[in-house]
Amino acid sequence: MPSDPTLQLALPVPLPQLFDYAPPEGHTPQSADIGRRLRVPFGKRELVGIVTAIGRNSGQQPLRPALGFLDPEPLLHGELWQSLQWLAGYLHAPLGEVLATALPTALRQGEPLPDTALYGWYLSDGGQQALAHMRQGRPRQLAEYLATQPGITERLLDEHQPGWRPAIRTLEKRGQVERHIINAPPPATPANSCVLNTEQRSAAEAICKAEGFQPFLLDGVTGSGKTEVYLEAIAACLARGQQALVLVPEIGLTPQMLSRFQRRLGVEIHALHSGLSDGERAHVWAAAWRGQARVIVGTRSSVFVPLPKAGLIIVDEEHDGSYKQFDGIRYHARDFALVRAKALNIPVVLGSATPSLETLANARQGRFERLRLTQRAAGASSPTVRVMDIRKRPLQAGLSPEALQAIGDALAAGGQALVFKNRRGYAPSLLCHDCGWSASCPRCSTESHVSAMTVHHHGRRLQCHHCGQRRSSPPACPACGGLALQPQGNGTERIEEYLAEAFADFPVIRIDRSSTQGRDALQKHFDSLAREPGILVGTQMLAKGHDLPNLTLVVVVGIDEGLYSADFRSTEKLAQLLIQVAGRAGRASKPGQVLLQTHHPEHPLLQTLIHGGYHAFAEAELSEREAAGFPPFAYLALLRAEDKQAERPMAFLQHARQLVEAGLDSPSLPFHGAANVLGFSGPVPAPHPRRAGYQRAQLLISASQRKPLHQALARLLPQLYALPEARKVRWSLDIDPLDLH
DNA sequence: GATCTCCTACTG
DNA sequence: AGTAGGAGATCA
Repeated sequence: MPSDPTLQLALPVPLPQLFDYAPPEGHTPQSADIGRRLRVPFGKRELVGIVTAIGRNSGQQPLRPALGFLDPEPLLHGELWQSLQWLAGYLHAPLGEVLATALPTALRQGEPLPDTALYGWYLSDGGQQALAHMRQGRPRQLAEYLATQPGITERLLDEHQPGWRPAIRTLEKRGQVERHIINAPPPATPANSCVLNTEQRSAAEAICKAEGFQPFLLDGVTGSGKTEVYLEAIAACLARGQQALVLVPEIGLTPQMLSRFQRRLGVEIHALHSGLSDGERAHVWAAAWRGQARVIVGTRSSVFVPLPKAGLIIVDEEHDGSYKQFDGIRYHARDFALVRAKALNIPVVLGSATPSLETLANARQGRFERLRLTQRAAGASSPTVRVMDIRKRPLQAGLSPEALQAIGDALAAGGQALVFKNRRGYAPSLLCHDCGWSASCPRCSTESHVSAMTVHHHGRRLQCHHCGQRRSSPPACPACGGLALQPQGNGTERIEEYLAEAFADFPVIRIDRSSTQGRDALQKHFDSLAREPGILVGTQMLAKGHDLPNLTLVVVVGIDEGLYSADFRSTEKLAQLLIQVAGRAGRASKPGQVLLQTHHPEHPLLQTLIHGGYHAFAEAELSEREAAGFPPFAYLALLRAEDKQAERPMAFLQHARQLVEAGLDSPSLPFHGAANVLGFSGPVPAPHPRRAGYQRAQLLISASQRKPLHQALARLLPQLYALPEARKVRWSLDIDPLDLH
């Protein structure tokens, strides 16, 4: 009996294997099916999978037949298909899960690829004749508009005739309008090239001249005009008829930024961000897939858009932590952008005022070409930085008299002040002054580890920042019944409360995750202040690139926790945060001032940062990382596990460690002496050992070379999946973890 | 005794 | 992940 051809599929399930199906009725599998979506029965449900290969049924058991293809041609092919397969291998994650993460939700769930043709509306002959006798109302008004603008596109109707859709339905039912595909996109009218200074010009020229794969580090101080360089390079890319992909941090994608791109480049800017519906995301993806979307600007997951005419990839604020996904498939969009640029053979620009140490190390080794912007645009000078020793100083809501004085001075001079405190809520904890009881989260605390609940809503509520649990504050101490409950320490809410009272004549606006939810909330906050004197209080949300031309003073409060944090990346993050916040001050003509409150004025991090700037810090930190054997001089993989049964995670990870070690002893290894190259730390209870009732532990595996680490993991993973415990414990593998929490 | 919850096995 | 079947806990 001849063996029947089969289809091998990657399915969106957290299982490491691929699944074989008989082809749908009447279809003969062929290699052109690879990359197509296929609907299949799976257990008792239906799933959408992607064909990965054509096979032959070995004949043992009959395969279930697939239900049918969703697309006439492969959705995934060429470079993106290759790169995604590489990513699954690199992350040691099931291909089906990687593909499910990469595809927009609508397409993953089996929706058809959206129609991205450009449609225009016309009055029909009947409509022309009827126009004169139409009743007054919206349909008539729209018909009159169409008479003057025949063939106007739906996008322009959205812009100029909001709410046009019901009216057009009415006209369509009467046969008075017609819809036709417009072939040529509307003429592009790019603004004149912006005026670039010498540094910007030579950076832009270097990018434009690059042929094939070339990574650049655009290393420009805050306010040096990196965006102008991007725009110049994108314009050149468009002129060659190619597509550009721009990745931005979650918070950086503002309507202002998009309209600036639109004005300068003269083509539609396709934005991808969390505010879009599933349908809108799929539409942008489809437009990119067809090569119609010329400029795509988006957050992390945009790194997965197809780019059939790729010309350039830009990763703005490349050091930003939001490029790394923290659950599910833990990819790093910046790193994957580099992989794609290499596969696409195009230049890629990583921009930052505070580049990550990984990127600096790459630049130092000559793997990335470094382009420097050292001058602030528009003649703005760098802010002066003053370290304020607050030991033994009286503080009001955490603010020293000098800081309050400086805020008063800035307001009196008509400027704005920003108070940065990296702590949300009213106060970090609630303490009973009579007996010492403090509020802790019952789901996240253990005998040896207390997870404090943060005070919110001016003392009325408690919230666990770890698991998100909320409750109202107890009226009296649950331990002693006393009424001496006191919020301890200061969060942004309490600072806001104090400043609003102390500077009652000025607006005080708080910007943090609690006060600023939703797409445009941040911009609305900034708009409400405009250029008037006032105070902004907030967390790291304030650190990122918004232009606040009237901001003259930045006060940094409470960085001391960060100075002595245990995580190897915390000093890097703190340095980046300080430089970025300080960079908010004095952007335009007014000189800026930065006040840094600390109990540790002599701390080497602060001293290096103030006297040598970010790059002096980075050099020092790179030496320390090298000495300590941490990235970028080592490669890490973190295996995490959690379970309600307290002992299971440690036991599972112990088992995993034994499996890796046993593999290293095997004499059949391609790679010799691996035991000396791999290092283990753990398994140990996680820094926050309990979260929402789950006990957590982790095992860190490190290596001085990438290859032996990945070879060891490639051997480990099939064995891990095969462990009976692996089904019981929740576990995940984090390749290149950003922090060890 | 019926319903709910947790645990476990399995998907081609 | 989602689904289903089985064992033990919970309810009136």
